[in-house]
Amino acid sequence: MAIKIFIVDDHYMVIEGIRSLLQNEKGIEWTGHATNADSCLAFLQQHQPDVILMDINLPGKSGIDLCKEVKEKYPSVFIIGLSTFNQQSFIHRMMDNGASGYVLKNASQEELIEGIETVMKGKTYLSIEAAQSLQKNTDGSIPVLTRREKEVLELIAEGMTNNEIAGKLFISSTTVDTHRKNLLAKFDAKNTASLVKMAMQLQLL
Amino acid sequence: MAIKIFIVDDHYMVIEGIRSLLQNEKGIEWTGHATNADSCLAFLQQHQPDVILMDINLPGKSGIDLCKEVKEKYPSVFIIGLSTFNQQSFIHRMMDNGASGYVLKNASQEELIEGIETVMKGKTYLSIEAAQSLQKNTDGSIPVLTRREKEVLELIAEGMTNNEIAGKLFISSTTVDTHRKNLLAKFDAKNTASLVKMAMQLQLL
DNA sequence: CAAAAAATCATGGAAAAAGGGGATAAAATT
DNA sequence: AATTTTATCCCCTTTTTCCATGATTTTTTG
Repeated sequence: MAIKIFIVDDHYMVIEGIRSLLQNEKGIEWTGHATNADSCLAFLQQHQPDVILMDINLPGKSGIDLCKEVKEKYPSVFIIGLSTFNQQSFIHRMMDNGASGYVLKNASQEELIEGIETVMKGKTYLSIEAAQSLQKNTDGSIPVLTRREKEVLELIAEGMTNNEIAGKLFISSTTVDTHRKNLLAKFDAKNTASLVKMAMQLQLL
Repeated sequence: MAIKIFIVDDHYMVIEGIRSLLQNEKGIEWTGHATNADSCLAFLQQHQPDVILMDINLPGKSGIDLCKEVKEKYPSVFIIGLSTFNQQSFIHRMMDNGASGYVLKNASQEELIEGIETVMKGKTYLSIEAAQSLQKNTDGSIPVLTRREKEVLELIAEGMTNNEIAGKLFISSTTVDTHRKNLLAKFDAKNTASLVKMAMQLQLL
């Protein structure tokens, strides 16, 4: 029986590209596509694809969050992360949220098909560049932030001082300072400047 | 005579997507593709496409730089910027460097063809979202930094203090402080945190 | 429910940045 | 040749961040 494929990507050209790459492939059946998280979830209420190719950069809810949600509701579906970036942080978060593989958008037809077939066997598939990226950067670990820390981090990046943040969040400025210190420690950053840079690089802002 | 199209994009799926969108289109002739700046320039030595669809995010030399180079050497070719982002800064810099249009990768087939035909007439084409983005953000202007300011900005983002930067650049820390103040003024930033954030958003870091 | 994690608050001191003034010399531009 | 920009340097004050250390309460989780 053919493997049922579904795509979630907000870029029409990528959807067309994948369709074009897979259309003449025996053993693979195109079941449709979605351009955002909501229509993906709506589709899944009616259909059951075997493999979902999921862009990690979606408008609104990110692919990383969508991945988690889909795996919770439909544990049997295999998800392959899809992205232009081979940054460790993305790959890590996607795999942490239940993805079975990760393919870069500059992957060849062969790679893509190999990826689909591999995850269908229950194995993990990373495209060559992604795997290399993971190996290279040993510290692929990205800091886990609490809800409050994220709020504070965002306001810091906005240029607000401890006092201003305190006023906005209705807490004491010393508390804000504590959060700030914890953020610096978690990121192993020397000061706010490098903190903001790191957070931006990890797409946390 | 058919419009000769050439694509520069490092993502195979996007190339396939565009090819798929244009292949049955009368009046449009696909002349080939490149996945980086060098092979694009090599191709242009032998062939003369009418329109180049150019990704702004290329490995090595960016599309923004490539655009400038191509327009200097072959002023008659029309270039359409291609990207997933509709950030004003990208659009601005692409148009500044001689591009005739800007199309987002989530554009439809109609939009893409309309774009190609519009720029062939010597007009400018921006896809809807890109145009909106330009209108919204009136301050699409990105700060022009001097060589020294860029150096200082980078070191600030690395987490270095004025003193450390002074040591590294062999200048006085008061000079570094002056550059820092000028950077804050140019970006209209309240402090280094927001400075770094803005610089990252504008891809200046 | 007990343990762990998160969020809250505090004090005091040292270091750095922000904000306000100026000033001079070299380089680039007109 | 004259003007503008860039890079360099300085002082002073206030604000903010950074660091060390500690503690209580709420929330989450095993």
